[in-house]
Amino acid sequence: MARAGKRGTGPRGEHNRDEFLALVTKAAENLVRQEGLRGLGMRRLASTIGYAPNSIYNAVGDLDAVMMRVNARTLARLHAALESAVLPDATPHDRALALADAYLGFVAADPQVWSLVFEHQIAPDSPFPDWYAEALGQTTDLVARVLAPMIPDPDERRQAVAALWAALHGLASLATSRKLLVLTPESPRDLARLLVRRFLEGPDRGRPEIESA
Amino acid sequence: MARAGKRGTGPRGEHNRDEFLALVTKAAENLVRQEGLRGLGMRRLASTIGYAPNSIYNAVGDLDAVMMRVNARTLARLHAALESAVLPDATPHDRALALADAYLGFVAADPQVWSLVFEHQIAPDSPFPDWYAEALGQTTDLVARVLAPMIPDPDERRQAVAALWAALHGLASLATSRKLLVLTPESPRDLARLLVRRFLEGPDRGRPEIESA
DNA sequence: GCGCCCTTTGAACAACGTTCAAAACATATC
DNA sequence: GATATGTTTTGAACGTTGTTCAAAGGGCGC
Repeated sequence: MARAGKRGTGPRGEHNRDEFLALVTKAAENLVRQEGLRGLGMRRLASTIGYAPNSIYNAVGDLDAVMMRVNARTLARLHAALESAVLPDATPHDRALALADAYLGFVAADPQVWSLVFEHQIAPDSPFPDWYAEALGQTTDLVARVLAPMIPDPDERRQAVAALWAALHGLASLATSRKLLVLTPESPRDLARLLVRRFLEGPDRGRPEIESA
Repeated sequence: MARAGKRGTGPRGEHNRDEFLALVTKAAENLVRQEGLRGLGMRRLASTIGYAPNSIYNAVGDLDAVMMRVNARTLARLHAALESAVLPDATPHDRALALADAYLGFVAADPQVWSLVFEHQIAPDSPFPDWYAEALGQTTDLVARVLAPMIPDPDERRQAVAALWAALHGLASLATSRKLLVLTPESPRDLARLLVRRFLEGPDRGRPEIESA
């Protein structure tokens, strides 16, 4: 269907196919960034890039496909942000805290675009997008590597990664929807640090000046 | 505006105003339960109760108002479920685990309706619905009372309630969207127990037969 | 009976996602 | 250069949505 440049092909405008895909994805991302999920409409998206809606249908697909592309980009950006936050010469505990900090920092910097990853739920019959599981797996592998020195058992570590990941997700979700402020004035980063610290070290090690180990 | 029965008022059908509100709310809840947020439309809702859409606009308001009423009911049901799950003669630790279990059980029994509470985000300018903060506060107060024997400091306890609440929310959210199964095969209840146990007792008390208090 | 007020509704409006069929264009072949 | 081929682009249309307008319908006090 969408083979590039074999026979009588050729874009009329100034964009080839890949450029057009990037153009659509970035424009959609900006719409979501400014006005959230509700602000992303097919006609609006088409008009902001100066094309007719049908051009997007032909090159990308329907609105679901557009959101998928935005979400794929978001997960890749998140992975890069987390990767650059792990300093190799820090203690495992500090690296875990840095990871949580970087995650919540990413969400705080781009709440609407991040929310789209979770707000946009796919049809309940489709099994799962391959790229989504893969992108998620890359990121959770990163977390697992950071937690490995502290939780040697692989099964326990996998459960810990899932539990902490879900906890961070809940913190970020409630924070972006302003439902966390109803409960406590602390920042989600402080709460994440509390959560990670108590999960990894227990309730007793609150003040670190008792023992320095 | 909506004063009841002073002068020439009187419902034509077989429902007075409060009955009509309950009728609309329950019908909307059932639509969400069967087909999720996308299944709740004004015209469909009106047709399932045998009224014209305008009757709902006059009595309840627009679709946002309808969802608010469904969400208020959901939070009240959740509060009741949690309250009945706290056994008075259990240890504080067991009561905390029972609370987490009841929360995730409630979500698992009614995932679509529960999701509506978080999927439906209100306009970013409105401060916050009063009843929402109040309903949330009632429930978190319940959690705080259960945690009180284990975390005596009020500040620390408030942070712990918020963090654990967010963690449970994330677990439930990822579970209902089937994003948790990508990470681990364990049930969200098992992960919640792991999370709560490690948060309250630390990583060392994994096997309780070492010390018995 | 009349008049008031609330309830209920049919019709209409604007916007939406999506599809159809035709026009516009770039390239390959003659 | 002319023609055919296949892709890109689009104008117009369809069906549906949330919401509003103005009118119809009916209970209650006078």
